[in-house]
Amino acid sequence: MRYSIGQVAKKTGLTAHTLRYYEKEGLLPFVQKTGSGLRVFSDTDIGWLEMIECLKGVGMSLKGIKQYIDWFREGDETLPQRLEMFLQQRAHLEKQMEQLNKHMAKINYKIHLYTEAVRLGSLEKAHQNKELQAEQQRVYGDMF
Amino acid sequence: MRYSIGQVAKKTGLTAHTLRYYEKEGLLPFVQKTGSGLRVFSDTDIGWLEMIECLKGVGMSLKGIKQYIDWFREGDETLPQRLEMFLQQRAHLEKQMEQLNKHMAKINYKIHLYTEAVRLGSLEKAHQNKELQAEQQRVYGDMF
DNA sequence: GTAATCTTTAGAGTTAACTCTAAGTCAATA
DNA sequence: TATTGACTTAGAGTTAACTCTAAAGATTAC
Repeated sequence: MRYSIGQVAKKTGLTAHTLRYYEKEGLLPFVQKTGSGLRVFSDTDIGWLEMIECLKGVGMSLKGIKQYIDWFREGDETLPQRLEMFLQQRAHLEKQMEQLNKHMAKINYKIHLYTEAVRLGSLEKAHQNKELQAEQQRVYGDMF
Repeated sequence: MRYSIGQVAKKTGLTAHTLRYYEKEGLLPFVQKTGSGLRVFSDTDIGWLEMIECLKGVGMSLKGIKQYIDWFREGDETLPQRLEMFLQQRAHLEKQMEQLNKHMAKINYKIHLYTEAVRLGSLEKAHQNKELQAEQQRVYGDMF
């Protein structure tokens, strides 16, 4: 299948502006153009956009993503670099997920605390609840 | 305990510049000053910084964090808003973690693929591995 | 065929979150 | 007392990642 920039924008949720910007930054080197200059996206290009979304989602910068795409274009001699990059991203992602789990515990504590506070009409009083105090101890050491 | 801005910077990993910036943006309304204008951070302030780090970590903007701090300062009449905010953050965080799990599956596939590609000296050949093809089917529908 | 819509370009503007500078003040040490 | 290093301020500068503009050309629907 072939897609115009507008169709790709709808499909991916990115704007046409953003897609042109990505191309300008070297992230979409495989997109074709018609004789009159219009971009024509293939399913392969959509696949690249999904990969870009994944790498952005795990915290890579556009510059880092471009590096990967450049390595890809250089062919099999850059296989080790690409493997190394993915290994690093996995390590980074693992730390990120660990952090998010800790954050989730804090947020859950807050939800319990504020649910009780709303019920009692007072944050002060909710803080006196023994179970909440115990949860706070497990999760943090703070008081906000 | 009392801390200078430099000590807090070391403790938190933020720079003194960033701490002043947070204060200017209204994120640290409880920090005291000496007669001569030096900031004096308390353990309570460190606690607020930890909360700020958590909220930033789950994707809140400084503006959103300031809103929470402002509500906190307004007292018990804003308890429902604060509860609502934390409920929204939890929902957001859940989606985020789900996304990260999907990203992790893709990254793991890439690691398997590139490990094999490095062994064989060819990405093309690695793609012919049936197990990798099956993993790819499970994880995506793409080829990058 | 014409009106409406889509796409093109180069380049300027925006936003969030820092990050730094300059000129001066303060505190601790030799 | 002099030096060293941390701290103060207002405000300018930076960076990443968009986001938009304007004017013109291309495509689609009727």
